[in-house]
Amino acid sequence: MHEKLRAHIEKIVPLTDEEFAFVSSYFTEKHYKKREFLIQRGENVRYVYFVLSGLLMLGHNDEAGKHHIVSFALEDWWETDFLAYHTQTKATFSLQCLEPTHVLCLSSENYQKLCAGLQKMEHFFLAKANSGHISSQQRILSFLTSNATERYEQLLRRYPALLQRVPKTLIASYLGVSRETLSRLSS
Amino acid sequence: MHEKLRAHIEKIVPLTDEEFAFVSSYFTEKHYKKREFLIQRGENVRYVYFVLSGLLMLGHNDEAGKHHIVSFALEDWWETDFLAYHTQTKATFSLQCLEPTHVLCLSSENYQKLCAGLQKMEHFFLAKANSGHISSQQRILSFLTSNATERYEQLLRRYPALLQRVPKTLIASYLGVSRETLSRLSS
DNA sequence: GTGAAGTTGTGATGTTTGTCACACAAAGAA
DNA sequence: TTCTTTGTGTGACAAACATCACAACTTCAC
Repeated sequence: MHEKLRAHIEKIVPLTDEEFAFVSSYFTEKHYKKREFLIQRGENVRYVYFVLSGLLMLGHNDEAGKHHIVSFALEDWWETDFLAYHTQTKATFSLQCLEPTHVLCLSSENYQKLCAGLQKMEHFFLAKANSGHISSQQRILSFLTSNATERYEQLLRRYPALLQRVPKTLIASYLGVSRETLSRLSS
Repeated sequence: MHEKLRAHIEKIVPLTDEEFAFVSSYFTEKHYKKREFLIQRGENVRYVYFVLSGLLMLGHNDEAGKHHIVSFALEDWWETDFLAYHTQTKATFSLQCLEPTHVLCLSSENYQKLCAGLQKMEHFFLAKANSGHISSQQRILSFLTSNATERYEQLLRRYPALLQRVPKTLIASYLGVSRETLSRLSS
């Protein structure tokens, strides 16, 4: 069951069959349809989601009604509103499906129990949190150093498949430019 | 010794005297002068630094020779080039003193040993990594949703003391605008 | 104290990007 | 099918911001 999760975890820490059975018991499985919300602003955030297949976007609506995308979540990604999840506060982000999506759900109580019960998993989540922090810093750097064209090229290089999977309007929301400007980027 | 570090860790996990002595033994202490570099681009990154007093900036120089500031590190902050530190690669960021700065240094070998030897510390670093990830996402969001004036106001609200301590040129490098534009921001 | 380096403000001007408007094509529902 | 929604490109114009140039002031090393 969920060999994909096991392979993903074992990239960082090896697990025995018993250990993986223990880990696995904390997760629940769920399917979402295109456009369905996993998290909506203002709600409690019970779960962090591991994406088995499909595609999610983590976004935020500003006062002017514009939607901004903080992150896309592809296969093998962990995604949630981390602030709300870890501090038991209401969501400020939304998490929505761009495709039919198959996820594993881990509640914050189970996250605590899993970390306390198996140090390997705390180690695993530490590695994940560190790499999440690092990627966010890279994205900050790209806002500081690059214009719209360069940020678009960086996105293309890093996730070439994404362009075939999401409308350009959403790519623009992720890059921080208007869809018209994105449509006019030459290169 | 280093009661400041102890108080900082104990905001998240309580420690016995023996445990803190154990933790403490992994750190070395160092003083840096204003303008000195703790990390320079291209070098190996041996340490993560805990700031006891003073002020650091984590930055990056682009091809055009411009300097961009990813983060300021005040008292009680942990800072390093996390990518280079965790993956044993060469630094792409620089870390430099803006004031005379007193730090505790933790090598990556000692970081591993500390986490392996005391689960509380792995738990502590997990909490820190999560909050680092969360703040970086907030900063990404502010680039997506806010213009220069708004980002400046957010910085003022969050770190009001910073303006008295760093030249505006550096504030501009952090906000991602030219120093002239910053100087003209009305509010 | 003196010169050099760093800091800050401001005008003039050009570039990048956003906004509004419109047209048209593609995809999905009844 | 037909209708509606969604996605995309492009022109015209306005706003935000960068760049260059210059002046004045402060800080600091010698």
